[in-house]
Amino acid sequence: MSVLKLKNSYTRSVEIFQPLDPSGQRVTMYSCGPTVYSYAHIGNFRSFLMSDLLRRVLERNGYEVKHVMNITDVGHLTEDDVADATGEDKLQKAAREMGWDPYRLARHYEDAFVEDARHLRMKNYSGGEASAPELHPRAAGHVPEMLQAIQKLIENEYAYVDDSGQVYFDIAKFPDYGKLSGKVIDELEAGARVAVGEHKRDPRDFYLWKVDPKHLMQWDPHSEKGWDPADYERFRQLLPQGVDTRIKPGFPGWHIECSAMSRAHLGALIDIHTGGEDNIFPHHECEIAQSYGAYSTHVPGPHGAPDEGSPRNAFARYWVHGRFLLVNNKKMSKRDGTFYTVRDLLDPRAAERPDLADELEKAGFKDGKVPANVLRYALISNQYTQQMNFGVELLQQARASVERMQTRYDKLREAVGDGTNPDADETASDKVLELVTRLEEQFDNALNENLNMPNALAAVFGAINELNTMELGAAEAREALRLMESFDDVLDVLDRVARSGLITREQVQTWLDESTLSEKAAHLKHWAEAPDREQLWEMVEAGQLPKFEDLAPVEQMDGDMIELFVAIRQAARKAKDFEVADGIRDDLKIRGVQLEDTPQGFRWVLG
RNA sequence: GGUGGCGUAGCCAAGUGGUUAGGCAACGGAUUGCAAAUCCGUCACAUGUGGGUUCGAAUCCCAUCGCCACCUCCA
Repeated sequence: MSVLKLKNSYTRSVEIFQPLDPSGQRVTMYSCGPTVYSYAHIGNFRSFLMSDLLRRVLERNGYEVKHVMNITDVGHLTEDDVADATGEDKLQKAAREMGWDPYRLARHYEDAFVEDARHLRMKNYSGGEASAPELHPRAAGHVPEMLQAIQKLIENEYAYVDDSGQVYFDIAKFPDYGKLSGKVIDELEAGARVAVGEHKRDPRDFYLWKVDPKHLMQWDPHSEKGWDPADYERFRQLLPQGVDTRIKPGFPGWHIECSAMSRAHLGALIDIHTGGEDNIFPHHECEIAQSYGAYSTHVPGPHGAPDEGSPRNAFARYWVHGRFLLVNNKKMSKRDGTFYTVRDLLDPRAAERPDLADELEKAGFKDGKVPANVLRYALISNQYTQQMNFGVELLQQARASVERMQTRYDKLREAVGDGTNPDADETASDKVLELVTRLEEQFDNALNENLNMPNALAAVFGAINELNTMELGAAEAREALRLMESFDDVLDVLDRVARSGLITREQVQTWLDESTLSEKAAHLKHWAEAPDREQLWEMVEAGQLPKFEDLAPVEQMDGDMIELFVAIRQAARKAKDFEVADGIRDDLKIRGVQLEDTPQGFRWVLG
């Protein structure tokens, strides 16, 4: 297997990935998660899914990955898009507008985020990891760690306290500030904002601790006031001597949370830090400055080369940033109606977006809903280093691609059978074994080449194309199925439960011979109501068959029910009553069962 | 204005000096009672535009147009 390479934003080049862990086994990864003041949009999730993809690819390379993604629930100000954060806390603003308590608001949107993340099959939020709190830490629950970092920064003289009891990072002490983003913010330009940060030594200095009496989330660094009791207890343990007495009650700045939480859960020096491209400046730039100032973390040079004494890439060794998702080639905008949350797409009518639902329905999405696996596929289908232009057409293409994979997968599953087929234990032909090896390697090589998903998908569809032209025995199907599942370990878009089956022509013939179904086909146009399968059978026997439109009580089609209708339909076909036969097929489709006639028999697929 | 990135067939998107990845859509054919699925073929001698280097350029150089993002400015 090839070696994994990643584009490191810090060096602006594609580098061979090598973990810090001396045994080469463990990898630590931190991803900037959502600020929970509204429902996450698909642009957020493109970035989150990029980290999910990276994590899966790391695991595929044999690494044991500890992946932390935080929840920002305090301190992210509305004007954090400039380095010297000003403005109102985004959470507090949303809470004020909704008339909610900010803590309640944060929890509401966090729950919604986790729900979305599960729908989109993010590994960090499913299975056992969902219940591991250290993997999804909340900022408001880490104020002790943040104050500890702030205190360190003051002691190390990387930060100072102003007259009002606020704490700033002293940018003059960190000459590498700007190296990640490549920004050279000269004082003259930044000087325009000096009036705002009146107590700053340098206009580029940014808040570590902010004092604002109007803010609803407040912590007193010198008493238990404002604290959750358990957090306060931990605060006392972490800082038995307390913090600088000049610091006044307030709340933490946004940037410090990631430095503090990643250190708390992953250590002071981590392998990979991910985020959206908008995080590069100022957020990640500030994190580097803080982490270095507080913990003096030098990153060994690329690939273990000796550090030249400069902090260089302090804090994280590889910086991986996903580029933006655009709509109509522009950033999403509520004003232009190009803003989509995940839930808008998964269920537009529930999200009160009827126009969107209509548009999607017109594009062939049932009930106007985009299936979550289709959305996942769409959001991961191009390379993260490229901007993605999102739209309904992309979703349609994603759906077609997922269906092509799913169809092949279902058929392979059928061919393998339920495990009782002794042929499945035989060794597959060299031709199939060669195919599986070759395409899995092509897939892995593509992903290892800086997560080149288009090339990885070329391997997937190449495999499907080749398999489609082959007649596979059970053992060969087993190998091919394994290949598809291997692809899907990364993609995670398939429905892996059995959802299709084949009823052979012989079986149907037997039923028709043993009963009088073929005679009864003549009565098909006179069906009456039939609430369940037993009654259906009775009616078939009695020659009183139900009309499909009256079958509303039969909501869940089970295997027996499908067999019955297949038999009835085959009787109709034999009687050349195609109107009835096609009617049965159409009605089954409405009920979520697709019927296909094949040379082997009658194939059904639950949709 | 500064910085970075991008323009590849109807659409999405690989490829970064030398046998046109892949997907989607459309169309034709095979198969089918009709479908579905699948196969074969077409659209496809595509690379924003104009120059240059080269035996050879999507790939390198220069110019130019357009788009995007970040910073700045303005609201």
